[in-house]
Amino acid sequence: MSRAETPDPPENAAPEDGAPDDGAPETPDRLRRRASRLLSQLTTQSDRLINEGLARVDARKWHYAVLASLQEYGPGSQATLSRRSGIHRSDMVGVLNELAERDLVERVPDPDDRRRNMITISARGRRHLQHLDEVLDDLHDDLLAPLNPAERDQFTQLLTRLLDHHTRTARTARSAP
Amino acid sequence: MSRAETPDPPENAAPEDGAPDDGAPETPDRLRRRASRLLSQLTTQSDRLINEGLARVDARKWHYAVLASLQEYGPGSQATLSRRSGIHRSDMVGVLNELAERDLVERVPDPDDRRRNMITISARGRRHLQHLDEVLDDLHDDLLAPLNPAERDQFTQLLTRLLDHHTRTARTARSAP
DNA sequence: CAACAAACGTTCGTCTCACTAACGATTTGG
DNA sequence: CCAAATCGTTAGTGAGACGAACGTTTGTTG
Repeated sequence: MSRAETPDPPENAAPEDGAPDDGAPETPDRLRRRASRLLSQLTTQSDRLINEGLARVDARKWHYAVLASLQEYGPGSQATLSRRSGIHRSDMVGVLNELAERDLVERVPDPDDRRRNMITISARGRRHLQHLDEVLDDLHDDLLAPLNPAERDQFTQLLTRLLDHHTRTARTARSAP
Repeated sequence: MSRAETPDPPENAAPEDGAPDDGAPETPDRLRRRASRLLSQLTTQSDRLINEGLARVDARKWHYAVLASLQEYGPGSQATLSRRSGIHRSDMVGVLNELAERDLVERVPDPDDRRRNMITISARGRRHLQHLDEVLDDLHDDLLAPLNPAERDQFTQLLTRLLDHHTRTARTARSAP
């Protein structure tokens, strides 16, 4: 095999046989630099952190999303909540089951439109939401620990801009054709 | 708690019946602001973008990770590649099957340690990796489209700092106890 | 008014991702 | 020499995001 093309023998010097690579995982730069990879890796960590934190108070991300939507915009049908919270409507069923089990929301058939269920947040739900807000504040403090307040703002703003851009282009791409 | 039991009737005025919420999904602020949510939503978009782009050239994220590791640090066992690329060793099997099917890597038993397979990148694999790099450059251009070069640097640097922090604390948390 | 289209809640299934558990084979260290 | 660790592999779990299809109900239109 005359390695005519790209004749790079790995210049980063593979650890050969002696001492392989204990301790320092040595991830290639091109990998580490990719924003997509950074995003998914960090999101994995973030999700783990948030999920574990919420599990300690018998909650999930979705619970917070739904309760917050209810608190801010008032009661709504499951489809409405689905749109507001970004939870797929086929997953909303289970979430509302869990919330109803815990008496955090009430689900009653809408008399005006018998296809719908009207979902209402309960007093207990409001208290729980308040608690979740505190828990999430703490968790985000851990999540963003290495950043000072200004950097945290920068970070969330950059994230917001990127997300807005992509949700818009995704929306127009799927409704137009 | 001075405000007895948060008896807030939704002040944001739910759209009631007239015009529900067409067009503008109206996600509550507390939800939209949470960095964890921004991260997971953006990662969903990012993953979709990258996966679709790579699928067009018959590739996956993992392919790139493994090929890049091989190119930069030379051949290695599956376990070594697993540590370098961050792919779980039980998932590495399938990835290497796919790469070997496409003749992008060679997998031969290591005579010095008959537990291991030595994985080597092929000439075809090097060409493919080069192509993938271009494809990924373009895809990241889409991903980071709303940001100017300086902001892109800021963004990846913030991500890197956060990820480093959490991978370190995670590593020490699991090896120490 | 009849007929068709759309929305709603629900169930089921798919795909990806990260990860755990266990196995047989092999190598290493005390 | 024997126990412990490593390696590759298979199988399975639990999120998360999503699509397809259903029966029910509402709306729209000819």
